[in-house]
Amino acid sequence: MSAPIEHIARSLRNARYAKGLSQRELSVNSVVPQGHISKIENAAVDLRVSSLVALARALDLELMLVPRASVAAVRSISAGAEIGAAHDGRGARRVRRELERLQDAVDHLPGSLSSGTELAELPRLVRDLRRFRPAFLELSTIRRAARAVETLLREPVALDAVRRSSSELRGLRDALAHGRVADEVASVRPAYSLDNDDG
Amino acid sequence: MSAPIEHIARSLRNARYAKGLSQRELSVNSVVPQGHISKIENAAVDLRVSSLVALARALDLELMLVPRASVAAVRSISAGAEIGAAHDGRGARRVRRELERLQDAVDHLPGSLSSGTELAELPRLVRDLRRFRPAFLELSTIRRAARAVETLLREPVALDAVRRSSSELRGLRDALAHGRVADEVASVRPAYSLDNDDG
DNA sequence: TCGTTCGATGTAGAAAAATATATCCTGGTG
DNA sequence: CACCAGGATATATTTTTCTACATCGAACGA
Repeated sequence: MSAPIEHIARSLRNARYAKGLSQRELSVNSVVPQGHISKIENAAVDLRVSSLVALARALDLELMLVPRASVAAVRSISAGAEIGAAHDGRGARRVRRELERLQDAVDHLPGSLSSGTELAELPRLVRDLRRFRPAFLELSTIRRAARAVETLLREPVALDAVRRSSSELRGLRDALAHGRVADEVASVRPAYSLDNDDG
Repeated sequence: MSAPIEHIARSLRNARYAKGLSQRELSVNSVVPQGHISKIENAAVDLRVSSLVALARALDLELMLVPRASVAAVRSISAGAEIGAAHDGRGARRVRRELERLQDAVDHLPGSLSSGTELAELPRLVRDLRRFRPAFLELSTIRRAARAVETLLREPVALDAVRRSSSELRGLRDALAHGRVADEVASVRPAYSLDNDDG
């Protein structure tokens, strides 16, 4: 499928993750069958605008046509809004679960591996993040990180994914610590490297 | 057709107008048949994302999914970019033509009609706008206004459209006068009521 | 180990978009 | 009046989505 559609597919999946919804849950909210959502998220179909809008609505997103000259500005604005998004009870629970999973995985990392600069900070990152209210953490980011580390435990080759996730986690922590979202205290220095993916 | 699709349809048509393209011209740039573009702009079809992206590309637009919380900010950003968009030679010529057409129509307005507060300022608005370089005027706005006034000349019932256009023209003039786009001088007071339509 | 959730996949059929092509109508304009 | 550009429509055909359903494998938890 074409690149733009893949991008949209990614955005939809990330947005769904961020809201802590399963495909079946999203299905009832958007009135789009689960099977179809799966195909859409895998960019296996060239979906119609009505379907896209239906999913977007259910995910609190809006489809917009923005002038090319403005996309950079829009992207940064959207990134800010995304970080501020709080989850409901269920979402928070899922975040908590993923966090523990991540903690677990990190705990099992052999010291020999974590000696690399990138990975060395992982335990600290996780500890820092757990000081925030789960409601303000991005489920998708935590989830990705957990999976990445778990994969690394099995196949010590998958370093890149972990490195990327580590960077994401750092960005999330720093953004929160910087006060973009008022919450628990946290004495970490800001750094700002929000290289967000999309909406 | 559903409201969001109509909105997108409007956006596409406006963007096309703003670039001074005919459906047939856009057709060759986007590789979408003219007949289909017509249906799309009239919201007669539930188009596929690939078609939408193809048209957007050809119109220098990007399809984005933005968080609901950010749409207002995004809208204002996009409006700014749109006003700044300059046209090429052909576009400027078209703007000039529509402007004269609008001038013509306004000139033919009987005094009895223009005595209404809303319409009284029309002649001045048009005069003010003609002081700017056509390249910086929004073809679509001028065009709409011209048609509206022309219609009013034939059927004195169509007041609303003219009123709306009048307001649009005022917004455009004030934005330009305020210096959002550096250009010819113009001694008009700013007012800012950019209730822009879309991107 | 059993049951559950989640997501990917498959099938069959109905519905609709997309395409090519050709008109038609309207508003200008020479 | 004839001509032209722009846009709306029509038809016929192809292609694809979309839906309802069912199922399947993997990961998880009791």
